[in-house]
Amino acid sequence: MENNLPSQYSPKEIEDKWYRFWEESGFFHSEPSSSKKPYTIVIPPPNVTGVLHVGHALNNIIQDILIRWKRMQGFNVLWMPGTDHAGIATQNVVERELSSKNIKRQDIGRERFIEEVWKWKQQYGSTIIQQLKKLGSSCDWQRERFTMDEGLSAAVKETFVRLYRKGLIYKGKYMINWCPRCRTALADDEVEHEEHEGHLWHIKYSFKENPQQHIVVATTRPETMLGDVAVAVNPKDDRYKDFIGKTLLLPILGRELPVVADDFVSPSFGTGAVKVTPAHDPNDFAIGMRHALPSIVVMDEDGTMNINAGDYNGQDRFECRNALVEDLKLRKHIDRIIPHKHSVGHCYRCKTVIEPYFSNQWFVKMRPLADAAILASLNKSVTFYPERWEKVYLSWLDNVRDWCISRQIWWGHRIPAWYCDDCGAISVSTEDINQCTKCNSPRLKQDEDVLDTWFSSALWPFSTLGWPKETPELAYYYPTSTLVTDRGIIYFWVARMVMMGIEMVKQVPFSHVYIHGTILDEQGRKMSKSMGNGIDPLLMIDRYGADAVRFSIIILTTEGQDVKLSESKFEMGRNFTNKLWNAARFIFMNLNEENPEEIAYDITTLPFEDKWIHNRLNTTIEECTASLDQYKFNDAAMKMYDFTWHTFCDWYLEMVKHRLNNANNRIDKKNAQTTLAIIFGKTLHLLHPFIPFITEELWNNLTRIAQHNKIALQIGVTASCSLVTSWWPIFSKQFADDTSEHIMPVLQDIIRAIRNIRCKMDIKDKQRLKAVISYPRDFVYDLHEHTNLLKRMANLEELDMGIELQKPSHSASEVIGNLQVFVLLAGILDPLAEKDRQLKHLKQLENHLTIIRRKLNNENFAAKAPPQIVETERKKEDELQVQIEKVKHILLNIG
RNA sequence: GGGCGAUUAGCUCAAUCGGCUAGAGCACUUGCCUUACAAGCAAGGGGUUAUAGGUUCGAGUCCUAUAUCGCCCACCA
Repeated sequence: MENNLPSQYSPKEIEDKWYRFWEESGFFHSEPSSSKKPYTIVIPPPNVTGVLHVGHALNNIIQDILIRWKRMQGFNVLWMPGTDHAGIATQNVVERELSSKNIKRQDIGRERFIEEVWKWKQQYGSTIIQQLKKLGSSCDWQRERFTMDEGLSAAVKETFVRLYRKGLIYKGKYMINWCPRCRTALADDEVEHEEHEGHLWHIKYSFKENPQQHIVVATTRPETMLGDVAVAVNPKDDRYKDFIGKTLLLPILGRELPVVADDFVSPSFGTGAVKVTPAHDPNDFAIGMRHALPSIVVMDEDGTMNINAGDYNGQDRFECRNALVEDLKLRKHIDRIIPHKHSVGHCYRCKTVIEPYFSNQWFVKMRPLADAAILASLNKSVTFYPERWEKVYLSWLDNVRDWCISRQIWWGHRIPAWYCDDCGAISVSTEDINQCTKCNSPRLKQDEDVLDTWFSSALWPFSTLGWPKETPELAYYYPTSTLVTDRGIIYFWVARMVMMGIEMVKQVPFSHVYIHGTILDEQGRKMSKSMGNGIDPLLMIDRYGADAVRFSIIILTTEGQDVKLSESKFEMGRNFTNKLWNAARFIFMNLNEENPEEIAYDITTLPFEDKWIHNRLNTTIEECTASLDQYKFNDAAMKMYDFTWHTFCDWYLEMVKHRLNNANNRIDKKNAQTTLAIIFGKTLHLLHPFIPFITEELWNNLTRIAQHNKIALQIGVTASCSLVTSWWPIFSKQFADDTSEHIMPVLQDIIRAIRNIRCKMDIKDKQRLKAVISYPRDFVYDLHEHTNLLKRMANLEELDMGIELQKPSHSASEVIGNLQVFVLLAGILDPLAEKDRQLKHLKQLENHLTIIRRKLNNENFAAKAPPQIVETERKKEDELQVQIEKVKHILLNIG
């Protein structure tokens, strides 16, 4: 049988080969079935414009681990994939592309523009899907959906109409957030507030009757003064009491402004006098309403000043600000300018400064929906991991305001509402209509606006399963199991899915929400395109392999904590996959037989080290499964790493080498081979959800080689051709072995001690030594049967052991618990080095004893601590005393 | 202004219900290309758990305050 694996693992061909095989075999595809339990995850749909970044990578690695693990556990697993049409983002991309050809979207009109967007989607929309495949994501690609496809569009219309009829969607004129660049309204949470070093301009407004006298108002946005209709002061403010009802003149424009009294104004901020611009500020709008003031719009939708701005007509809002301030200075209207830090809202898509804008928009009435979502969390229908995010979710829902859902862009779900030219009624319908539902007039116009992208995202867990149709998929997979996402979209997405799921399907969309951390750069900063501090996961996959990328990221990610990432971190995963690869090379090489024979394998009669490794793996399986159950992915990964590398490779492989080379004992050799194959096979199963490619490759090699050499790989289970559809290892009592669990660590300590002496005495590894082990009369285990193992692992030519043996002359010694190990070093013993070692050990022991005695000498300790703890401390004290005596005795002999 | 998280070895992070001498990976020291692996092997060194108090028999872990960093929320011009 061939074993021509190279000594370094190269992932490239292997990854592509297996991914193709998995997909072609239909392993990722799921159909509703009555016999198996479902486990379902809906992917957070990436934007069609998206390119895979490390954040996506982390998000999808976690989902894939859960999905692969549950699939192996026997669930009928569905990972529902798809992409989001990302209204503004996608429209921006296509607009930019057109503008490079000197075309504006207005030039070609709505219909043709949307055609262009679809064309763009055909061409580039699957980029991120291809990249997710590179990572190994085992989504059911046959079910891939898109938020703008027919079925999902139907779900959007159905939802809109139902909410409208229930009075939960309404249209009205309100102050909203306006992005002058995107020329659309935005929801409150689509505005990013940023601390900004601005100014507080103090401007003098003179009285009409007495131009010598003035009131100073303070503003951060002087350009809006062109729309001023009043000046407000607090009615209790003595400074201004007498001026209430008087008239001021707006500088430059000369407009007459009444001085009004309003409780909103805080006397302690600024000058205590506020200019009132109802058309351009939400607070001023409220003041305007209270005092029946007019509203003067001075700015257009694109942020340029309009005709009401007088000479500034046509200027950009910031250009106007500068010019206006200069003019005010010239006319001596500026009282003073002070630096002022304040937060400024920016568009979350294009970073343009947001304008408060008064306009007619569609809203979702949130209170009733939010209350249901709050209840779902309080009664644990939806549980957050880590649980602290529940508070974040709840506090948003507690304070939620109505959601502005209309967007003045073209790419998206057009609002299914029609206006009648004759009777003015609004008709709302899931189907396109050509008659007014009230007066039957055919003179109808559909609303020009589209819905917020998050409106369709909110329906994702059920719209992808066929809702509003009552499909078998919806019945079987809904509600889904776990949602895996980033804390950044708890409001945007998670809360809204819960609300819509409850309202539309009458069931929460998922029972668990796992919120993972954010990946940061080496210095703890967010990764961003503009900073150029991002790490490209595809480049990392290219350099280190997808498995290494997956494993490295997962082992760094503790539950919900942010991760500082740098390229060097991937070496860890690469080294691990390489280690696994080389362990496989060794195993495969040693399973080969020219004339393989079948020999029965019985765990109860196996050698000590075989029982030990079975037991260790058994425990590891139990612990890893428990960690995964609690979403502690890094914990599971670390345990697997430790078992694979430091238990299996470092110790077990070294222990069995001689058996594999011993042709004289056929049965023992076969047992060693079989144990190797079984343990390695199970380890590959355990690791598969984390590192799917290399494990699949090695498993396939292993099954082939094992079959050829007549080695039974499973005990009581049938082998599978692929790990994807194979079984998840389970803890089994038949592998438990207390004896080896206790003795092996003792043997390892002895071996380490001898190696340590070797090292400290500068003795070559190759030189074989003589050693003696002395143990007390009451020592419970018989070490004699491990003589050969000890001799091989410590490279000894002779090993004697017995009860209370004397220290041989010219020997180095080591106290290990209640045993003593002596290494005979006639002629090579360095007494100074030996004394050094013993003194160091003595100091350690004494320090430890001090700590123990401090506890035991405390009366309250014995009185109040649990008896077992007191007991163990007592035992430790005794043991330490004995050990210290022994070390002291040794030191005395050295002199 | 409010809320949340973090602060542990030189670096990046663990540590279950408060209980074993606080553990890994990287880096470091010493010796090894030993027939799976130098992306490796063997043996080591390295800690006042941010600071100050408190609760407790016992605190990295619980409480209070302080400091520093980060994130989120908030209409005071």
